[in-house]
Amino acid sequence: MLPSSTVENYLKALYQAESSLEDKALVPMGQLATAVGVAPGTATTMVKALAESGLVDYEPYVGVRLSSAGTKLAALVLRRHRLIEQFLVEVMGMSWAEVHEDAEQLEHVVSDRLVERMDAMLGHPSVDPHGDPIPTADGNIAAPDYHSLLTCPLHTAVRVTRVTDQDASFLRFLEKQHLKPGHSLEVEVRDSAADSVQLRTGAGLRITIGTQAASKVLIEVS
Amino acid sequence: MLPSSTVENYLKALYQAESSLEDKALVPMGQLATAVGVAPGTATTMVKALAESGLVDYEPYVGVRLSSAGTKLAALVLRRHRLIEQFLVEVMGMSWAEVHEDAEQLEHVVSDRLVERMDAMLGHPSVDPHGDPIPTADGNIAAPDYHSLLTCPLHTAVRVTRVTDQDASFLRFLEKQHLKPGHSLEVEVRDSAADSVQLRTGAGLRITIGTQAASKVLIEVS
DNA sequence: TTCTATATTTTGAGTTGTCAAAACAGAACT
DNA sequence: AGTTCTGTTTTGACAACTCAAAATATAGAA
Ligand SMILES: [Mn+2]
Ligand SMILES: [Mn+2]
Ligand SMILES: [Mn+2]
Ligand SMILES: [Mn+2]
Repeated sequence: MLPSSTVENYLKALYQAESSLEDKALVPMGQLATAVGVAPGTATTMVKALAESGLVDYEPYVGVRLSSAGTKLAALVLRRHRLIEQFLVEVMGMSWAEVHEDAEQLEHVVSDRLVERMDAMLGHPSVDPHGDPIPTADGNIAAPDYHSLLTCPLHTAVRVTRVTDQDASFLRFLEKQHLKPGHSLEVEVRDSAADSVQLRTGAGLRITIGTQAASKVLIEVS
Repeated sequence: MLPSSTVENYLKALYQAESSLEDKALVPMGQLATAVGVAPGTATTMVKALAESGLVDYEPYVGVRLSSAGTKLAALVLRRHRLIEQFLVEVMGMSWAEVHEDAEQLEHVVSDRLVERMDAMLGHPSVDPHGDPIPTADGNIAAPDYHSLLTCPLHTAVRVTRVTDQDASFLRFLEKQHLKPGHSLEVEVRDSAADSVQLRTGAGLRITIGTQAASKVLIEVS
């Protein structure tokens, strides 16, 4: 009846894969396998079991999509994950660069009691330390679409609101460059030939980063 | 290389079984099976695997004992369990009656980083909310031997220091009767025929409890 | 339309942890 | 000593999850 950690991880991976995909599209098996970190055949087997339990819709050779039951469950796992990250940073004083791995485990074992207490203690936060929105207890999530450092207007004050990569060394880099969510900056030059983006941080420093990195830093025009 | 939750639970159960047993004695298979909540044959299979990994010494038809490696590991699991309980009570404001179940799961997934942060935040506590001693990071544990309400002198002021039962309703009962660790009382009558112990709490109330219950409330003469 | 590259599924096998029930060992009674 | 009781081990089976490698489907190139 209650889903195992494994099932929760598959659902969460699907949820996140779907959100960076056109509506109604199916997630291809290979992508899911990669996201979960498992061989393709393993994902196929698992997905058939999930379909059996009514958590996903599965079209052989095409892909998978969460059912409404699956979506709800995935959102709750994501809620736990992000509340835990926020808790680890705000209450435990851990670095935003290192909380992801801890949350990845804790998300499967924290009780509802504990999660709701963390939520209350944090004042019902709407985003986690990386700016990722936290789903509500009934499974709803705010889905704003941001600009990134790749798509925002040039020479305009913008504020970092979200970082879509959990890699610790990337996060540490951003922190050192004052590019954590909340900080302001302007994009000065985009050079597609050089595959780079040049920007000036609030502290006045000029930094050049690659377009891959730039696309992972989401902003809001301020 | 790293022990699964299952292995950790077996080791912890052994550790606790050994501590309420004469030195050098082996824990019988049946007792371990009951403690872990598993069929006898399952325990046998598991214990053979643990012996293979050098975590226990196993004598067929006699019993099991933790090796020194196993003892160390078990102590660390117990350390995590008890620090988590203390954290949930002191920081999260949860009730001492309900933290055990949460800790039972969390003990297997919290990182060293997180445990050490909790420990620091709590001021390196020596006991958990039930008065159980917390092993140090290197696996040492204080092993004081207490009196219980069954063995302590009569008509003498004593203080509750430890409760050796995790049952939520029992803990709630003790709380309601002001018998949590720290509270004072006197034992007035022991009636072995009636299988009961009569006591007067610090608040002056007279309570009668069964000897089973009394044996689980450990005290210190104050 | 036939071939080919790529993604997906199937197959066969392995690991970990579990149970029920049969077989067995050791200790205690008669 | 022989029998009975109790606890332990063995056996055979199963569930969940995984992989490597063979088989197959689909779509795009020739
Ligand atoms: Mn996870
Ligand atoms: Mn996050
Ligand atoms: Mn446990
Ligand atoms: Mn405790």
